[in-house]
Amino acid sequence: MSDSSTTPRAEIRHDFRSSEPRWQQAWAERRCFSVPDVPAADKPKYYVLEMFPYPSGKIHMGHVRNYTLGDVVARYKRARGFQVMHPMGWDAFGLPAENAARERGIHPGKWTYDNIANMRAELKRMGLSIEWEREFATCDVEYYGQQQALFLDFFKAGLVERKEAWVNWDPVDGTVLANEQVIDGRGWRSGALVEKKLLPNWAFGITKFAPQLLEALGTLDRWPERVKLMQANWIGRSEGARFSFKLTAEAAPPTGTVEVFTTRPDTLYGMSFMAVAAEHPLAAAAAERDPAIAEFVAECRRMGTSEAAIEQAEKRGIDTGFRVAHPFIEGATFPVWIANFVLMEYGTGALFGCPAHDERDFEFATKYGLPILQVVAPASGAQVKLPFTDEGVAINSGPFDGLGTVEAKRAAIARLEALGVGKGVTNWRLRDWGVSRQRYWGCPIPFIHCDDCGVVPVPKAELPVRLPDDVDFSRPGNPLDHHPTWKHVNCPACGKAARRETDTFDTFVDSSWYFARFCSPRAAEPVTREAVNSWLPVDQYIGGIEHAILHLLYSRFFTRGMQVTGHLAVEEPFAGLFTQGMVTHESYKGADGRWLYPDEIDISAGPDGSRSAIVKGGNEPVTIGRVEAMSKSKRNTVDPGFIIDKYGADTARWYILSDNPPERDMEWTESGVAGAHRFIQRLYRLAAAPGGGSDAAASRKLRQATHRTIQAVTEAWESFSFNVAVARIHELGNAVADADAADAAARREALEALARLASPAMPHLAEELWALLHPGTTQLVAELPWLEADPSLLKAETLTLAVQVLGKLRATIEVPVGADEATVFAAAEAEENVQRALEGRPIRKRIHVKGRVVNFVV
RNA sequence: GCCCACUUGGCGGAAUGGUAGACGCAGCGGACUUAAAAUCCGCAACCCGCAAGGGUGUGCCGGUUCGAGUCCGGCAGUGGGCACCA
Repeated sequence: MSDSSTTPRAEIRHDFRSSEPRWQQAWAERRCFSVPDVPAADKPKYYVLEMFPYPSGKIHMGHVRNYTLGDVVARYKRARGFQVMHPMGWDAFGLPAENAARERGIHPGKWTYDNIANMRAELKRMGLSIEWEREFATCDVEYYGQQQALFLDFFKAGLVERKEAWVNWDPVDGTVLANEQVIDGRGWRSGALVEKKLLPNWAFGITKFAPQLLEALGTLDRWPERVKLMQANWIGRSEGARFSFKLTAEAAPPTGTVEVFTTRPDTLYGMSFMAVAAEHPLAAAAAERDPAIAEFVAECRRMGTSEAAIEQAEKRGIDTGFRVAHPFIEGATFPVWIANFVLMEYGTGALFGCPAHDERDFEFATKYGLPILQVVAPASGAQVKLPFTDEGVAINSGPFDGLGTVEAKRAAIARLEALGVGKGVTNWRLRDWGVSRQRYWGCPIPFIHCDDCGVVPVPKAELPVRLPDDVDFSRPGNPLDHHPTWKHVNCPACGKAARRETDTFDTFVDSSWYFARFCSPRAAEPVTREAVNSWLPVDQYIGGIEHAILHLLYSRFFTRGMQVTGHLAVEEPFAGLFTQGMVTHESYKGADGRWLYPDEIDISAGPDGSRSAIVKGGNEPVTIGRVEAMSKSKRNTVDPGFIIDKYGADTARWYILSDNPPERDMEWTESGVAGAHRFIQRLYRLAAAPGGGSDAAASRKLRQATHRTIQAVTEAWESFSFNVAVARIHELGNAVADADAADAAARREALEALARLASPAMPHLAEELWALLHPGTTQLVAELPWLEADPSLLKAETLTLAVQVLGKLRATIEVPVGADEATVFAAAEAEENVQRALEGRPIRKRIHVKGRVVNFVV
C-alpha cells in the first residue's frame, strides 16, 4: 500500500486485481452468506433468487446485470438484519448440449459440466454473495431423480395425463418441434417439410388450475402489472355457451351432432354456416367421401404455424356437403364447411358462423357468397356498416328481439339448456402442458410400456431412471430410442418384457421447482416440508421479461401441484418479481458489410461531437450501426471476463447499475465503464488520505450531507431505484472532495458512510475502504448492520423557498426553519424581482407550501 | 386487429402536484506536465441580451389546479404482448 503522507493523491491507485480475490476469500472463510435449511427463529427470512443460467459456456452481460441486481438486494437485506438465502444453480438440460455432441463429438454431459465449471469461476470473480454450498445442476442425477419422484406423485394425484396431441413432426430428424423451431413450414435443422401429427404425449393438467392461476394474480402485489396482464391474457378466460347442432339425415355423416363453442349465443339467429377445423372428425369423414376435400384437409395439415403468417391470413374453406339444423328455427339448415381459420385446440374445433357480427366470419362469408343477416343493432338505432361486433340490441332474432346483448346471451343460453342441447360455460385459452420430448439430454420420464399392462410407473424404489452414458449421436432421432439395451426392461407389474419410455421432459419442467429444491438441496426426497414451508415463497425473484409467461406460469402451477401432493404448503412461489431490461450495445460493420466486435475498432470524435470509426490498426472505415440487444450474430457483445480483467468486478457492477433504471434496457459503452472506474479510484484516494480541516460550519454541512445521503440511498436500494442510489453516492463523494475544510471526524464519517452505502453494489471496494479507515481491523462490511440516519442532522437550519407570481418562478428566498407565514410572505414580497413581477397589482391570494414554495395570485 | 407500456438537453436519465434537467457519459475552457496519460478547477436546455434580466421549454391538442413532466380526455410516434381464440 502507498504511503499517503508522501504520495500525491493523484498517484494513489486501488489495486483491485489483488484486492478483490482477497475479500472473496475472506467472505468465504467467514461463511458470511450461509443460512440453515430451516431459518433460525430470531431473525426474519428473505429469499433472493435470480433466474438460474443455462450453462452455454461463458457468462454474458445479461447475467452480469441479473446477478448484480440480485446481489444488491441480497447484501442490502442481509445488512438490514434478515437471514438471506441467495443460492445459484444451473438449468443444465437442453438441446445445445446435444447439438455440441452431434457437431463436435463431445458428450453432452462433459460439454455441460465443463461449461458449468467455466461459468462458476466467472461468477465467483464477480464477488456475488452466493451460498455456493446449495449449488446444483438440473442434469445432476440427484436432482432429476427427485424430479422423477415428484412426477410420480403428480401422476398419482391425477395432475398428469397421457393424451394425444397435435404436434409439429419433423420426419427427417424424427422428432417433435416447438412452434419456434418451425421456420416457413420446415424443420429448423433438417429443412424437411413439417407435418402435423397426432402423438401420445405426457401432459400436466395445468388447465385444472386455470381459475386459481387467474384469480391469484390479484394477490401478487409485488409483480409488474404487465406481467400479470400477459399471464391473464394467456390463461384467456371467456364466458359463452357450448352446444350441439344436429346433423341432418340427407347427407348421412357418421355421428349425429356437432358441438360448438361461442361467446355470442345472442347472435345465433344470424347464423349462415358452420365451420370446423381440418383436424375435426367431421372433416375426416368428409375427406373419405370426396378426394377434393381430402386434398384440402391435407393442405391445411401441411400448413405449419408460420405459413399462416405468410399467407397473410387469407380465409379459405371447402363445403363438406353436410348440413346442420338450427336449434331454434324449425326447418332451417346450414352447410358445414372446413375452414383454415378454425383451431382444433380452441373450444371444440367447430363454430357457427355469424358473418354480420364477426370479422372473420364476415370475410369468409363474403369470399364464398354465404348469406349475411344482421341480428344486432346499436342501441342508438343508428345504421352501421357490417360487421358490427359491439354490443347492442337484438333484432331479427324471434323471441330475443329488443333485448340488450347481455340479456340476449342469457336468454339464448337458457333456451339451449331448456332444449337440452347445451349450456353456459367458461372457456379457457390455456391448454394442458405437453412435456414429452424425443431428446436424449433431458430428464427421463419414469414410465414403462407393457403390452399387457399398458403404461406402468417405475416403482419409486427403482428411481432414479438414469440416462445411459454410452449414446450414439451419429444417427438422427432420439439416441435413447435406438440405444441397444437401455429401453429393454421387464414390466414392474407383470414381469414380462417391456419398454422404457424413451421421451424426456421439456426443460421447463426442470425450472418449475428448482427454487423449492434450493431450500434443502441434498435431501433424499424432492423437498423437505420444514425447509420449503419456512423459506418459500421467494421474496424477490429477478430475471428477464422473456419468461413472463411460460416459466413463471409453470412454476406457479407446480407450486399448486406440490401443495396437492403434500410436498409444501404455499400457494405462490414468487412473492416479488422484478423484470430487468436487456443490455444493448452499438453494432459495427466493416466496409464489406461484415459485423465487427467492439474491440476490433477505434472510435474518434470529431470537433462537432460526431463520431467516426475505423478498423484497428488500419484505415478501413467502419459504419456505426444501431444500438441493439447484445447478440453473437451482430458481434456487438462485450465479454464480462475481459471487463473484470481490465477494470475489476466492482467497476462492472457499479456501471451496470448506474446508467438507467434496472427495468429498462441499458446501453453498454466503454466510456461509461471508464467513468465508473474513475469514481472507484476517486473514493479510494479519498479514503487513503482522508485529511481534514477545522471549519465547524463546513463540518456540519458535510455531516448533514452524509445523513441525508444515508436516508436517500436507503430508500433507493429499497425501491429498486438503483441508478438513483448511485447518483446520491456520487453526490456525497463530490461533497467530501469539496469539503477539505471539514474536520477529520466529519470526513471520516462521510467516507465510512460511502463505503457502507455503496457496499451492496461494490462489496470489494467497501471492504477496502473500511480497512483503509480502520487499519488493523478484522471487521467486514459484509457483517455490519445497515446505517441509520441521525434525524437531528436531517433537519436544516434554513430553507430555500421558491417564490412564484402566478405560478412563475421570480425569486428564491432563504428563511429560518419554523419561520411563520407572515415572515415568509414579507420576505418574499420584499424581493426586487417579485415586486417587479407584481407591477403594483394587489395580491388576491397568498399560498405558502411549507418548505417548498410561495405563490402570489394577483 | 386487440391489449399494454413508454415519449424530459448531444446521450442515459433525476424530479411525494410545488425552483425541470440531480447524477453520469460525451463536449468545451483552464491548471499541472517538455509532452501525453492520470488528476484537479470551471462552463454547459434553447432564444434575445455585454450584463442585469426577459422569453420559450418535458411528443402534439385541450382540460382540472394558485401551480402540471406528474392528474383527466383526445391525437401521434416508438416499443412490447397476444392473435384466424369462435
